[in-house]
Amino acid sequence: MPKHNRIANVLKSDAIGSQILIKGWVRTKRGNKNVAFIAVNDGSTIHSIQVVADVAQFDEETLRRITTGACIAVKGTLVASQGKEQAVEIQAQQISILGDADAEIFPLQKKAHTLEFLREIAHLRPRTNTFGAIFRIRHALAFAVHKYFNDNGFYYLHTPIITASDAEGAGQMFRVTTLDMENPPRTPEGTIDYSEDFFGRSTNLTVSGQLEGELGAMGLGLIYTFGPTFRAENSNTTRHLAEFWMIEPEMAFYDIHDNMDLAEDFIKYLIRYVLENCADDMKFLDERFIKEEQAKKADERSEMGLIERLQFVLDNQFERITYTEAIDILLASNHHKKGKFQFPVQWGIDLQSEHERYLVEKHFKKPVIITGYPKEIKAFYMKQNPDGKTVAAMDILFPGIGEIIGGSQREENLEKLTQRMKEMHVPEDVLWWYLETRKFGTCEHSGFGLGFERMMLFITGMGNIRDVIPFPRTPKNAEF
RNA sequence: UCCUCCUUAGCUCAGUUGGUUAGAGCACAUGACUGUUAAUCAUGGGGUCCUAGGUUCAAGCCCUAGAGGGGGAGCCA
Repeated sequence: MPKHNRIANVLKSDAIGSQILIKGWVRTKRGNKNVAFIAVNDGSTIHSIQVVADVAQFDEETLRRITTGACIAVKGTLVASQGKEQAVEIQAQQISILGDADAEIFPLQKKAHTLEFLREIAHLRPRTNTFGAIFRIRHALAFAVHKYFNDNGFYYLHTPIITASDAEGAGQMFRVTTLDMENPPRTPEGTIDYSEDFFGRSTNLTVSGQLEGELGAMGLGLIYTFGPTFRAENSNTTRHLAEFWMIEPEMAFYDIHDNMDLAEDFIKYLIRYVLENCADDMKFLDERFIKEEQAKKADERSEMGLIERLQFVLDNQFERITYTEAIDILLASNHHKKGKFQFPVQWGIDLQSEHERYLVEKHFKKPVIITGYPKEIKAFYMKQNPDGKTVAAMDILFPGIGEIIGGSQREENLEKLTQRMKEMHVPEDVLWWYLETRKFGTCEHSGFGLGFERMMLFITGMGNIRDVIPFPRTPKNAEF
């Protein structure tokens, strides 16, 4: 292990007078002809440490090369700060330049940049306060996901990234092939002959690990997946990525109510974990959030601060209603009576963003779980309710984000499942292995999918999903 | 994919009715300043006005097409 000190530890230290060595990137330098103050950050914390250099003790050339963005190593003594903004600082004895950053061309300046600009220089984003905080929180959140499931007896199941089943209908897929695109082999009918492809068949990047997850649950009992997922939809929104991370637990012997209980407990655990373990970064984002909100018009402004809103979610039960009740609430609303919904409300429609927003943000003002959707608008594998019209689906809707979780109890009855597949034109032959779980030792089971980046949006208060993943993949954008 | 807005200095933006030499703040450079807090003060350099056509005596400004970006919608997580 290297011998230098991480700044997070140095700032917590009370070992005044001790010798330390830090390495990091310069945020700002200021001062006068006698003394220079250098703020250095090494990514271990949102806080930079102040390095104090007596100008007379250092050669001019070294001090000149200490510019915003430069990487330096500092040897010095930890001292109590004379300034008010920090408890301790480093009185420098030796400074070496590890890497220059020409101030004329280094894009990051000691001033605020727009998120749009930083997206164009995503390779340098991790050096900013905001993205440092976001990526540290992203780590903590991912760790919390594993900890929660591990502590609750779930097994982490690695489902494949490359799949042959394009049957689920979760979205457009990215094709995976090693065929010569210029001159692919052809069948006698003239179509591309995928039997000559690497896997001897057509393959794609996964759109969901759920079906394979069910296979795991039907033997291990409780499993979860957590990995990248790919959708080739031409979606250009603040909530969609072509490559995103999804968490999909699958539980044998869980019905739809157990499923909801788990989802709510899980989400609250994640929020609590980040609030407890990322206090500094959350405080920074909370202040940032408040500034952003003040720039908005009064009627679009959030009523709560970021941390306040997270605490509110922790302190309140998610509202649980059926699809039918949701439609009744919408039909009874003044919003509907005044004709303010762009999409008309009636039983059977898929709820539009405006409807979900009304329920979550205007009516209940807290997270809402909707169950019992019409079977026509949901996937083939969802358990059919006795009414013959609805399925045991559940969507969890969050303010500002919309659907954060989609899940269901799965149809465990082979006949009902294959019947539904026929109706929805899902090919049974390619999913033969999935059907065998119902053929041999079938049982009640449930699961859901949580969009990791959507959870990140809610926790960080960021407005654009491209800003909560280090290297966003969106239509026409894969630069970094 | 659809709707809508935007593109002028490194960044964030002004730019009047189409008029002659293109503006600010910040950043950067130089200087001043005895401990600063994205320091402060002074001075200075810095422009393919997104691209290609068009209208006009004259285009940053008007028209057409394209590219890139933001926001909203759809699809969804």
